[in-house]
Amino acid sequence: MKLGEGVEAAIHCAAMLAGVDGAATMPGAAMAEAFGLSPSYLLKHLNQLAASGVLESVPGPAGGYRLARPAERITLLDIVLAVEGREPAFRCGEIRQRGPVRLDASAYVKPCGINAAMLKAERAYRTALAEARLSDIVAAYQSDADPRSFAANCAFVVRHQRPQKVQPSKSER
Amino acid sequence: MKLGEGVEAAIHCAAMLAGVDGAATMPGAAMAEAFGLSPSYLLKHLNQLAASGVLESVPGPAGGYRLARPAERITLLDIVLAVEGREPAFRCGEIRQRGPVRLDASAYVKPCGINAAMLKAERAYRTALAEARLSDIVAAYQSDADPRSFAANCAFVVRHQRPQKVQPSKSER
DNA sequence: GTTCCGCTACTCGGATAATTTGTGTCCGAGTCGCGGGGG
DNA sequence: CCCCCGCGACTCGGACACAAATTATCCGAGTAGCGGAAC
Repeated sequence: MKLGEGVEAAIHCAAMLAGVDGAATMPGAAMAEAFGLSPSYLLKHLNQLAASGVLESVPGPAGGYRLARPAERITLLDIVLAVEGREPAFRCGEIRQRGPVRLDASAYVKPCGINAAMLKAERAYRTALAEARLSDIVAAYQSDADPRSFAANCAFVVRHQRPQKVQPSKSER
Repeated sequence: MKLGEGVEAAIHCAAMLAGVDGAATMPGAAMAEAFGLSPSYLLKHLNQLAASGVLESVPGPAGGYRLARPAERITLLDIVLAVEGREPAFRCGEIRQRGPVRLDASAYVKPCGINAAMLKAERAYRTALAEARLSDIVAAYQSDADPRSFAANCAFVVRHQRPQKVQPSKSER
């Protein structure tokens, strides 16, 4: 019951990427510098996000990362699942039928009630995460946080984002 | 985002202990045998449950484990927290203020919005777990599962439980 | 026959290794931008 | 002066070590029950 440290970095990076304009990209090294993390390691997590379709990666000197879809359609659940894996946290090993008393297989057709209860709780967790859109996070940050912090972050984004010269039509991708 | 394997064993053991009568106890070795687990390792988790006040342990030849309070007052959350630890799964490392731009500390008085969202989701998770009482699990098992499985489990409990000769008054403990 | 004592066996409890997962780092493939040369 | 080509540098991507946590195991402390001896 412990989330990896990379989840926090991934969410912060996604929130920062929500501030770049249109098709512009931001290098992973810049975000690593912004949060004081190892660039090589952050790439690993950003890569996971790209593999899950949350981010898009552009190679080359003007390359970097960008959101694959509008921030309104990205939830915290997407990010957490991309980094931590899609499988449920609780895995039922069916230890109830591992004992020395080997009952017939027909006695275990019903699913394990413990597994059902744990999965139900996890479903509540994921639902709460799915209700938190990335745009909400950014909006709350903009309204609640200190104006200096927000301005500094915006300046950092403007300073490091790389506009894309060629813009392939978005609907074609 | 992955729960330890011992959580499943702990819940199954607690459900089994719910079937023992009154002050009687059940050795950890018997439960390990029932689920095909390492006795020495299961003891570790049962010990964690005892340290958290979910179980009581009795040493000696007629010793073993027993529920510390009625099954109606034990929730899955108690068990999960005892085994996995009480700290939240998501730990905010405050990486937002780790970058090279050192703003004044007064700019970070407001809590991190990302942390708040993650903690809110985890609160939903724990609430769902807290609503699942151990007695509910047992009742669902008794009514839904195959009668043969339930009978086998009851027989196992009766076979391995060790009644306590001397019964210290419950209110005194 | 009854009582006391010592012993054995069984229990939990904590300290100690092995393995898997997560963390951190490194080097290679690919691609765009820039500079030089030619037309 | 304009266009084409080659080079360099910067990016992501995957393969490779290191550390920590989880998993698994062993041995020791403690206690109830039982058998034997003394009274």
